[in-house]
Amino acid sequence: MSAVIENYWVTILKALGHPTRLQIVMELLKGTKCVTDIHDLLPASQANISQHLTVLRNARIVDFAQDGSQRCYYVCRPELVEGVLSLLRNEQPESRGTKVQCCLRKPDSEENH
Amino acid sequence: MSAVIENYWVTILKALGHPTRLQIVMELLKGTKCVTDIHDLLPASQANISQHLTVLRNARIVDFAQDGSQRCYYVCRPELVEGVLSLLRNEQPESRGTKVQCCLRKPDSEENH
DNA sequence: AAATGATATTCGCATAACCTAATATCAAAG
DNA sequence: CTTTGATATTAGGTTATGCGAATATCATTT
Repeated sequence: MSAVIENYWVTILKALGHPTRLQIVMELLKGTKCVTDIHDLLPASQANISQHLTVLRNARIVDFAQDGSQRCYYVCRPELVEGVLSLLRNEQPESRGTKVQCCLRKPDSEENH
Repeated sequence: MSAVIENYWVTILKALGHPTRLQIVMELLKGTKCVTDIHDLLPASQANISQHLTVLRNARIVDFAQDGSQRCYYVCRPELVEGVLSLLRNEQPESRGTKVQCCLRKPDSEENH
């Protein structure tokens, strides 16, 4: 897997890995909104929301359409974002997940470091 | 959506949003590995890999089974991680994503801030 | 051409994340 | 019970991130 592509994945994951940005994206999935709309919905300053939108834009998660003086933001990779969210919805923090038997380390892995 | 759960999602996304940790997880998906195995595969120090494994463990993405003096790490939420990776594989960084028409902001949204 | 509304940018600071070097644990083998 | 191999932890320094305050842009209205 090329490092360029992997870096892009990391950029996406990092962009989604912030409470405010995740909320923005979840709101945008419900429908296109301008910055003021988002500002009305979330407990953050206008400047801060604008900053987070820039991060999301750089990760190519959102894009906007200009409409006079306002910018209508939307999720431009809805399958990706909805997919990730629906996977997350299946996970409970308390659950321990799958238990797995131990690996048997092969004694021939002797590359030195 | 409860803030507790959302914080957990953010923890997961943040944990995956680092190049070394993403690589660790991708290696572990191929099979359970102990720390030395991972160290042999990735260009990072033993201490650093151990630190990243702690982050992944706190996010409940990986767990380990003790086997004598070594710890066999594995992905304990394989459906989640594989799901996310397969969604990411569908995305190219160059693609512009879906274009969307502008929102029409309703003039009645007048809650003050 | 002001004034206004919507949004972006810049600066400065506080905090968090990351990494290396050094050290500590701890189980298995001598 | 000392040594060794495997792993974890701590400390300290560096860089990155997040955020508020102030300011800048830019389109629209007056």
